[in-house]
Amino acid sequence: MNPLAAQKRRVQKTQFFQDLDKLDQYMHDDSDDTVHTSEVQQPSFALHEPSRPKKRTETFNIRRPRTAYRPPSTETSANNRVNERDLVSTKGKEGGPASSGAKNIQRTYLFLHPEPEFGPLFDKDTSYIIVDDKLDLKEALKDLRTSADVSKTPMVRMRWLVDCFRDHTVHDMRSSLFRVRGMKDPFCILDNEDVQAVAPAPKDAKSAMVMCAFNRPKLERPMTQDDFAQAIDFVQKVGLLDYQQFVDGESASEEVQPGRIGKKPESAECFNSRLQDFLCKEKNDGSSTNPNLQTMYILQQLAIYYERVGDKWRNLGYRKAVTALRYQQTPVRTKQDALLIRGIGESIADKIEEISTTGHLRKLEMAKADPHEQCLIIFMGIYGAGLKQARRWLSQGHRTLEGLLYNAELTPNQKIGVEHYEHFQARIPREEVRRHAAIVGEVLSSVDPGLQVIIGGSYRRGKADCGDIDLLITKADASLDHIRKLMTQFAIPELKKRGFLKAELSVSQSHDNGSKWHGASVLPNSSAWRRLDMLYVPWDERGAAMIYFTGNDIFNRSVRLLASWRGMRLNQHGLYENVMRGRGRTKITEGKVLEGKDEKKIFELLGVPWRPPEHRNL
DNA sequence: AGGCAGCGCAC
DNA sequence: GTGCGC
DNA sequence: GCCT
Repeated sequence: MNPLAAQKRRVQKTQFFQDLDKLDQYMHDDSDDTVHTSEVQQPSFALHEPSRPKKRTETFNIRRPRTAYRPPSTETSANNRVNERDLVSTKGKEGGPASSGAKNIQRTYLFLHPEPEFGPLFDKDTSYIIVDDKLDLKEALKDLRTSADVSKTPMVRMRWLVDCFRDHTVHDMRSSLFRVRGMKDPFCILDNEDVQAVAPAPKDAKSAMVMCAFNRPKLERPMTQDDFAQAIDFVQKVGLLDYQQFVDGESASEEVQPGRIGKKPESAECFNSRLQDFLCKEKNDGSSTNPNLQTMYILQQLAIYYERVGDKWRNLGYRKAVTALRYQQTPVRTKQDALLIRGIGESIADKIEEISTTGHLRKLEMAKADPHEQCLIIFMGIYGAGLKQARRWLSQGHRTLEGLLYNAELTPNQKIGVEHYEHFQARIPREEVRRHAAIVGEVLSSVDPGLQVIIGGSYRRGKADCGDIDLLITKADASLDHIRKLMTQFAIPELKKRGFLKAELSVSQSHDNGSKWHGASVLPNSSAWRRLDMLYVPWDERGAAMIYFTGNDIFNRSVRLLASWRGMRLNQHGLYENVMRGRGRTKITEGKVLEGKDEKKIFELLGVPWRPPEHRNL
């Protein structure tokens, strides 16, 4: 069998649709978008790399529409089912923040955020001024630094754009929800303490649609990265977040406060009433809005539920279903309708019907109310415990972490996981990550000045806080053996001696070809144990390892997927071509290494425009 | 019925 | 080989 | 969960 064809087929099955969409849009940005251009309601991004990538505040264009729902290269369209692409491309209503119905309308968004490194550029082509939630009008105007008349350009909160993208509709920018602090409507300019309207709202702001009745979480942190990447990041994240967390006022990846073990989330009743609120605010004027929001919402809850209980495949299935629904332009109410959509099968079709007839899903409500569920979540948060172990403990009657500690059989790692549960759950401030790395770096250079420490993970992606500390250890022209030897024989013992490394959770033995150290570290005069991962990387693989260790997850999967479209294979060791697999998926040949050293070159060979780490928060 | 990435480590 | 983490 |  032609390996390329086999690869391709595999790719089709993989179909991490939403991931692909995102990546595809990044990667094919400069491609001709006429073929798949259609009046897609989904306002898709056509995001241009800023010409000066280091600039934080940047205008960029959002034009629409351009959505190939799946990358054209994977299309065989051998099925005769109506799939989401067909539905999407049939016809569309106007929609999207840049909406005016015409194709390829260009809108320029000027983003203002709290830490502008360069003055934002306002000019006559600026269509909207998007203001970070943390800024008020005064501050925004200060940042604008222009003497031009901005009164005719609407100014709205970031949230407006986010909601528009999320809901595929043009929200009324005059809504108080989207109002910049200190403004009365998008066209108001501060006049001393007074506020006065200067211009009428433009036409495309008129389709009023106020659907968000609850508080959005704040941005996870101030916008310290390029706004362009930040906007995408945020928009996409919002699309995936659990609404419940909005309601609770928590952001998903925000710090988990210690001492909340066993505390239940808000009750289902409250959640439902909020949902009602949410839906009722929808204006019933037939204007464009996603007709399946409620269904999507509930299915999304289920996806998150399955993620929590560790059923990754069901999680995947539900996520795919939600994505598929997002592209529907009409309400999907019956099982038959639902079954026509690719990505939705028997089970989900049943649920869709139940949701649209009863308005809720019994399964979900039961799951939410189940105290076992709460325990399960806690237990699975223990390092070294997964779904199986959590269930086992549960069935043995354990209900609390203390109970586990005293009564359950724990592996050494699990014991550490329980004892340091709260610390391991806590987010680690960026600065602390740096300090951990500095200590490692100091010791390593005393062992061998050639050793290098590179901080990876979310730190390298510019996040304000991290879940753990990822360090990549390498040395110029060194082999893995050499580096491992230096580490296991000298560096690790020294770090332990200093009291920095507190525990070893998963450590490669010096004799084999292992390449990692997982454990816990603690700063001097601190009691907070942190999860520290070190990856030993031979010099020639540092590029691939950097990609792997920088992530994020979605980015990695997407890049790997792209590699397989191109008949290549990417892993932490390098980019390979001509990989052949025999029966049982055993590798016949590793394939030829195309590149491993140079991160940029790997991107290049894949035909992917280089993206700095901060732009990989998909 | 098997894939949905693939690998290294603990047990 | 299974479970887990990345 | 869904797809082949």
